[in-house]
Amino acid sequence: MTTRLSDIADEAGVSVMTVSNVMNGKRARVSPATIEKVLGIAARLGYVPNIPARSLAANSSHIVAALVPVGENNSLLVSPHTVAVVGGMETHLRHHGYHVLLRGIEHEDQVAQTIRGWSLDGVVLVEFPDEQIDRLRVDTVPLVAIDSYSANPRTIGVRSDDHGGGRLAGRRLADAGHRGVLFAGPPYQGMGVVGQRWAGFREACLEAGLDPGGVGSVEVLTSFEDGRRLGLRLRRDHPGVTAVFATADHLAVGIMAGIVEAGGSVPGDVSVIGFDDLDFARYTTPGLTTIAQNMPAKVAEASRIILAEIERGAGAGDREPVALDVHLVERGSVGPPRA
Amino acid sequence: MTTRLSDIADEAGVSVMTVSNVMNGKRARVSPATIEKVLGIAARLGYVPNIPARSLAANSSHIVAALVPVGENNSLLVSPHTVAVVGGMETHLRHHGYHVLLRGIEHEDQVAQTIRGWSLDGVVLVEFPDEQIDRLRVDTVPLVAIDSYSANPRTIGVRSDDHGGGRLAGRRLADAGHRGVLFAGPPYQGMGVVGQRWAGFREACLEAGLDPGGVGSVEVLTSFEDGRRLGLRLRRDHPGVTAVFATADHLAVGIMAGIVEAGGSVPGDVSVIGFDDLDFARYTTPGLTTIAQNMPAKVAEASRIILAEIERGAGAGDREPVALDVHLVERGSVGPPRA
DNA sequence: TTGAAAGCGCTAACAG
DNA sequence: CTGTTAGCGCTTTCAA
Repeated sequence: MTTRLSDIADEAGVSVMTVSNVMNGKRARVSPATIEKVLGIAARLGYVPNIPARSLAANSSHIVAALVPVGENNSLLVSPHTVAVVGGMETHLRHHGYHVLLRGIEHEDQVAQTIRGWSLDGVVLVEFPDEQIDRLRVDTVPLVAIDSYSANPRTIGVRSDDHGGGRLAGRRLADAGHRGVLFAGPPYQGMGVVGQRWAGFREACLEAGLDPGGVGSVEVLTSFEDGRRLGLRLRRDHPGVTAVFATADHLAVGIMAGIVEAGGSVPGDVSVIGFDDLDFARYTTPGLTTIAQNMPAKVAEASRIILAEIERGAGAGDREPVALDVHLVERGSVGPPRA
Repeated sequence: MTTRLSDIADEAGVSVMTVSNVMNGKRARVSPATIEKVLGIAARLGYVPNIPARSLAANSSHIVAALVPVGENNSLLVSPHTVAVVGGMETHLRHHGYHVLLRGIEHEDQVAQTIRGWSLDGVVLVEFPDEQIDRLRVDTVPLVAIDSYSANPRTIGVRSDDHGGGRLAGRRLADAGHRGVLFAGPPYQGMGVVGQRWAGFREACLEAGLDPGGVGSVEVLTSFEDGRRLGLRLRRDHPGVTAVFATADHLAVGIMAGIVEAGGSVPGDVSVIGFDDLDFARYTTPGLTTIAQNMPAKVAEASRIILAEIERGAGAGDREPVALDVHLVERGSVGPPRA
């Protein structure tokens, strides 16, 4: 039924190993004539390598798993971010002969279990909180952690320049003349993505001469609905605020909607600036001014690192975390404060 | 290093087979005492089954692949749809002990190759054009095709009630009093998703008494930018049109933007209705009135079918295609035509 | 209820 | 340049 290496070997009159070597590109070890013959037969017979057999024998699977934490019965790939990362990496990895296993992680231990059980060659951690990454103890395969600031030496962080992005946003609002600004982001611990953005934002505002009391922050979950609720009560709860920096476009757009719903206008009464530059940032009225992440670069970088680490074995290397540049995209949701 | 079945067998003083049977839930064949002992040792040793070995021996992998066609160097998971399907199925399948391999397909042949090479247990086809599904010849594993109307008996289609959705849209516009309406969707062949929506839309419009000449259609790619361009030239190219039905929210939102940019208003000058009910449909001003798909149901149904087919072997079964209900979500982009 | 033998298809390591 | 020998860890089949 299925063509095996031995079928090709029989027909070519060579050993299975020779065929194996040819199929795996170890052609330095085989004569050109043999290579050509083997390749011809393989093509004619429609040979397709058996991945499990290869994985078992070589103790390496050519699989890179994209691991995403799941709580409750949540579905995966909820954030457009995660989607871009997973989809983009599949493309890169496929071009290099690797495959992507998509897996939701319910409990930390499953990370190590999955690596062993599948003989994984590499792992990409997406949306993992830093505290969880800190606890990971895996030293057999390269681990790339997207958007992580964990100090775990076993992992390599790939993220945007969140601190710089925060600065860009702070500077923009300060330059526009705002003196009462608000940072809106999810609850966080330590100096992760959110902490970095807040630190950069605050720093730039203060540098620009804002009064520390004029730079506030509020905790909101990253969703349109939670943003909307904040927008609705903004004038009441934060009377001095004339501009808001949200850590995510979803949130920013919700805040805009809430402000308008409460009878205010953007940017007339309140300016809003987001982070990410997702598709829909241009769908709103006015368009959302936001800090754009370079997702293609992020994905390319993550793929490059994973592949490089796999090649050189999960050992030493430039295990330097990577930070991708961000930039400001002007669309219309930021203006001067009302006089 | 790694715990194997034989390690457990040695320690328990039983054979490897007994341990294997215990671990696979074939417990009818083993005495309760043995089961308990084996389970205890397995837990203590931190046993993790080796997936490649199991796949090789059993010629079945417990893997379901999500296959997505890719053109050029496009990235996967571009549409929010695909994302919902893949992410949702991973959750369902994981709860039943199956895994998801995400794979971009560059050439049709890779479908069959992937199935053989991985000993896949099932396949989900996402975003595949019907013509390509028609040509697929695979009879070893269950194939679920999302949004497919292919007649290929080897595949099981799971989709929304596209014809009914088209009807809903047509009825809504006709009821509002529109007499010159336009269907905007991507180029298509046969009666696939787009064809169904168009047929339903046209049917409902004519039933409501519209003149056949008043029900036009135009080909536009499914993107914000192409929609915007259509919106910009709408008044010039389609002077009699007072309402547009777009086959996708992305497109609909772009059309709205183009209309406004050209100096018109929605729904004052032109009404717009979309399809999908994606998140951002509520972010626009006015919100987008659209036909909502029941994505959770679609995903659940697809998963259920795949699992059922795997259980019963890729043979007979209720290979009936499934169509999920849709409904109209009113938001504000549809109103009466200008008098 | 349990076990022994055989092999899934492939590759590592070494020998020639 | 090519082949031989041994398995990888698990399940299938059949026997006890």
